[in-house]
Amino acid sequence: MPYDTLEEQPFTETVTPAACSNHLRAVGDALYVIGGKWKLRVIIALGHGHKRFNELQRAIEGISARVLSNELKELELNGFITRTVHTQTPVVVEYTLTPYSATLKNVMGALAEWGYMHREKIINGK
Amino acid sequence: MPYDTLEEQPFTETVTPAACSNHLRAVGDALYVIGGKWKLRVIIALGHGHKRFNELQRAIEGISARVLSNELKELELNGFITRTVHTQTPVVVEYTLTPYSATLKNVMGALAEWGYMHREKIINGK
DNA sequence: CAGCATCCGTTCTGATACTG
DNA sequence: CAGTATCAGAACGGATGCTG
Repeated sequence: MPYDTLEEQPFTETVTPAACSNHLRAVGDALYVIGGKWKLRVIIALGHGHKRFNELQRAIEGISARVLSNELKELELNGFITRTVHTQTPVVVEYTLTPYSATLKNVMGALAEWGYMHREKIINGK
Repeated sequence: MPYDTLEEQPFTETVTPAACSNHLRAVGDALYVIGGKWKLRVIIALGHGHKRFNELQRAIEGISARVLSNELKELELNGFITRTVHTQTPVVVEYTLTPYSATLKNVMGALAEWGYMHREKIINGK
């Protein structure tokens, strides 16, 4: 459980088998929940003020209604977003991020930073 | 390009559309390269001293030879690992991490930390 | 040992159409 | 608007067998 020490030795052979197993499982857990093509994109779009279904679909390039629907369901199940029905006829539904989604801040930051760096590296001829 | 400012405002609506687009693309790039079920697991296993093909397959629970083969190829293409053939008859092949793989340290750390926290939350009855 | 080729069932995805 | 239903094609993934 000394996850605070992982930063110091993530790629060494000095960690114990137990720590390795924990590390593996933790990363696996994280990727299971927020991995995939769309999860984080949906969260980012929601964070940038898009709240309605069709609005989200327009904001997230390339996602289909069916896939967006599924992603929203899973995100709700995992406690990242809240689905609120505001009226009837016409139905207005809003999706909003929960406070729990803020716990992804470091993950998002690290991914964005690395992705940006990686793109620079690829563009500049490796 | 001010990725260093993202930590301060990852979920606000105050970011510009351009920054939003960059952010989305960067995260997408990152997930494209290191996302999926196995990529980071293979890297972690390599970091913990496993170098040979069958050794890796044993270390990474549940991966098949075909999938491991594909993952290793992609990781090599992306510059994370090096494939070295040491002898002939019998063939001995070693995979090792490149220095570039160390750039994933923050990403791994963030994912592991979050995954650990998330599991705790789930176990403790949400 | 270190893989690749093949078969084959499951899953994922997109496109289209339809409902309340 | 906010989705769901359906279908067909693509992609994934495991099991097996084979090679050098």
